[in-house]
Amino acid sequence: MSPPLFQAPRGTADILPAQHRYWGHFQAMAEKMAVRFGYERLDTPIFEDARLFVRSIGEVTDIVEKETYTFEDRGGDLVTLRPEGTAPVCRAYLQHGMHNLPQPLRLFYIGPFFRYDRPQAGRYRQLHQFGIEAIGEAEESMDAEVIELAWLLLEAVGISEITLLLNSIGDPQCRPGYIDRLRSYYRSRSDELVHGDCRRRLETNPLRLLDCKNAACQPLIAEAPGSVDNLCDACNEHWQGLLRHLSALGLPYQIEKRLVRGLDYYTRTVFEIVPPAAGQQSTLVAGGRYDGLMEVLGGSPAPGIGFGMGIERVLTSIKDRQGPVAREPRTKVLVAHTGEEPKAAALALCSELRRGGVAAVPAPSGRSLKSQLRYASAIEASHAVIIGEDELSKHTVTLRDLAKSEQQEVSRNVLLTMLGPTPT
RNA sequence: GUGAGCGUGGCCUAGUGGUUAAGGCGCCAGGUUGUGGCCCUGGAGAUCGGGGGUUCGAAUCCCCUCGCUCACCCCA
Repeated sequence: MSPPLFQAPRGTADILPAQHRYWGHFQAMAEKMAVRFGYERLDTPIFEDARLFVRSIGEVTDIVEKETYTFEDRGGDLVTLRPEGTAPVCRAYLQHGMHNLPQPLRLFYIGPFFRYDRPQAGRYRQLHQFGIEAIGEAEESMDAEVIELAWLLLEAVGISEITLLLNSIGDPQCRPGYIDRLRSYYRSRSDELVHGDCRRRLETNPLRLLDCKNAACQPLIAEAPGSVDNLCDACNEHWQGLLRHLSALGLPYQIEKRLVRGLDYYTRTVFEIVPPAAGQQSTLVAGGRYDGLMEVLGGSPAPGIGFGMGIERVLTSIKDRQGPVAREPRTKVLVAHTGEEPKAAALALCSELRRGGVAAVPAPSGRSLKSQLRYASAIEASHAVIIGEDELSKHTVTLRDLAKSEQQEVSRNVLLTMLGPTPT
């Protein structure tokens, strides 16, 4: 390969046929679980008006400035490849007047998202998420439902020993006070605050102080005030109610004060689900309540809660834990042929089988029958059909069951009924 | 944006200065006349990411560059 070959752009990956065993399995399970909980699918465009994310995420953050794919299109409009699912769903909710639909509205989506990050384990520039949004219900029972859906889906695809991390970051009523308390706590111990990043965070994004990985910061974090201990009455009621609901559902949780969201429209419940062997970027599910978002987007207020589930990370977890998902055995026919006329007949037969609903592939041309049957094994065909001059003149074919190593000569017109799915 | 590690045929790997870069997997073919999966034999396929340098001589040493990976930053 002397001239450099093209390769997939940094941070993207081809999903090869072998991978789709897992993908197909996950997507089917996700959709099934969503439907079971009464959610309906909503797909939004891959790109949006850049201002949607500027508005929802904020202009000053690294996120919008450096970590999105944002560009001017040929007509001069500034567009952004969607980095997350919640804002687009809310945009669609407002655009289509979905507040006129029966509330609460339960929606799910599945598809690609884009983040201009340096790739590392569990972090890609094109990633895929399954997510749900429940809009129009402020009660904590909805928080519990959303969490339960995520939990049951992960269990259903075979990921066990997961941990639910839970926190409440309050609302515009109580959060400012909490942040003040956190700040003054850190200022009171500023001599211990030796970590440069954290000195900066104290000014720019104090909640993130709690999430620092630097060893020097851990003693400070351990004694820092937690937001759940500084909630206003309404938020505390919501919080306590949520804990009761989770217990009633049998969902174990771990209260984690490090769990925060930096943006103002997030309210109250914040949660993540993490796998047992936690690497740095291993969070499988991240979600939370966003009662302030609709207003930020210029609509009338509507409460909402949802989560995004990282499909690549989930699939990594599945593969770490177990072998390949077994493929359903199904009929797949390789049609072998010897000679020119038999080949034409083989092609015709393939067409006939396909139209009858049976997967059929003609053998590669110009190969010995031995080689053709080797090919049949290699592509995991369940049957081989052999057409030669003999069969041609007799209007028959040889049907070989490759698993059983048995074959018989049958008339062409019964072939489809022998192979096809049993009529119900 | 910062830092570290790595880069040999499609995949995995051996080879750390000296004749035509070795092996496994995979791929293709053959093992007698129309028959698979195992096995055997053979074949195709890399100039060792790219460029420059050191040397009589480099995949093996040095520099630059590109790429990959991991971590930091950020985490919607």
